[in-house]
Amino acid sequence: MDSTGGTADRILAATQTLLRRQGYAATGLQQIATDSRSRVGSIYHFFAGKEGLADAALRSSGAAYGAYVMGLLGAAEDPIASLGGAFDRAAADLVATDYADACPVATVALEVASTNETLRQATSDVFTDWIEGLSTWCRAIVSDPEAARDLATAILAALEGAFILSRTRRDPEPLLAAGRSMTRLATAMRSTATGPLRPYSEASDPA
Amino acid sequence: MDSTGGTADRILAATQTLLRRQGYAATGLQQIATDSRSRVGSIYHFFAGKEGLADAALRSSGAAYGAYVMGLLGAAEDPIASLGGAFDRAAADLVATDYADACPVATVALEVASTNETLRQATSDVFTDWIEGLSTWCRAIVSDPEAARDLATAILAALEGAFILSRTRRDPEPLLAAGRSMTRLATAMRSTATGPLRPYSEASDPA
DNA sequence: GTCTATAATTTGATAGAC
DNA sequence: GTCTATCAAATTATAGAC
Repeated sequence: MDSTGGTADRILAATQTLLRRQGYAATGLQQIATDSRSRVGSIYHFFAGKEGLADAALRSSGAAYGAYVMGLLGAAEDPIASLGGAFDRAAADLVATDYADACPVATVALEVASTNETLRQATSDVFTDWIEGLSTWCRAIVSDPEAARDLATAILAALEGAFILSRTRRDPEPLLAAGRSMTRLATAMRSTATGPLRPYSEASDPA
Repeated sequence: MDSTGGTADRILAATQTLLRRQGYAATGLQQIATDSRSRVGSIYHFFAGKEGLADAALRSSGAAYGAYVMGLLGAAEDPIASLGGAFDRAAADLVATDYADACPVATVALEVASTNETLRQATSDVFTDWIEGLSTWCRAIVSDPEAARDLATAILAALEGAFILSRTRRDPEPLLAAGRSMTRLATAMRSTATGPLRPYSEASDPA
């Protein structure tokens, strides 16, 4: 009972929300202080400046969101049904927050990829962990490790890209369409040989 | 011969590069003036402030990038081969620019989706045009219009998401893996009935 | 640990000379 | 059309009283 409600926790939570919705450069320490009912001086008391605060916020929200998504993927018995449900849930979450809360790290990731090595590394670590977890999960659909990693990468990329389209157009359709397409892809990969790229019409069944 | 080399054109080009690489909030008018060998006063002479300049820059680079991608998709006779080639080319372009130049509107799109209605509308218009063009192109693979739109949305989402992953991790692999997956998906959708989502094992051939 | 005050810099934006 | 000067506000960051 020590990690809830404290000033540092409120600062971290407010930072996560602002970074998710408007990015790093557009978020000022004054806004973080106001939203967290604290002071700029308190931010410097608890964190190593704006960059250190953002680093901690990204890693923390990245871990939490990864756990949330992996939980959705284990919801149903059939993994492909869970996959479709996860995209549907992401669409519902987005609409429920008026298209504000999608991926907690993507906005900052694009902003800092070419300009801030510390934060680029933080977002990179988050994505690496997610792909790792997703790849393992995908092995329930395709046994080949390389094919599972390809599928995991495609699922994460489709989710992130659909978040961009749905937030920008204020329309859940891109997320729903991406979910349908990933379900189709997973189904096709499960029912066929899964080695390196090969036309399915020529695929031979190894079983 | 009137749209090249002028001060307004240099300002627009510099803005497009900076918005693509670091986003809207992180890009200052002073930096734009320096990079375009002009002055802040000149920016206000030619454009309607920072927002008006960004609006023009996004719409212009959006149209140019859309034309570039559609050109890649028409490169080979087989549309699916062209599709794979487009992702490969995107990966090569990204590496050649040291992971700086990916989608010219995505970074700003995520930044402004919840905070700037003018620029949200600009990025939304760009994405809408792209999906429109892609959907038409996808009808060469799947005849059903709704299925073609689903495929187009998935391709664009996978490209945008893979751009995030590749830029952040400084690794072309996510783009290449997304390309392989989209090729697989397109192949699966071409060789089968293309109505609303239905397991392929149960699909009946309408021809 | 909290809060105020402030330093040093940068931002978007404007006015006016040339 | 170009360029200089400048304004008001906001930025990150720090020092020090309480």
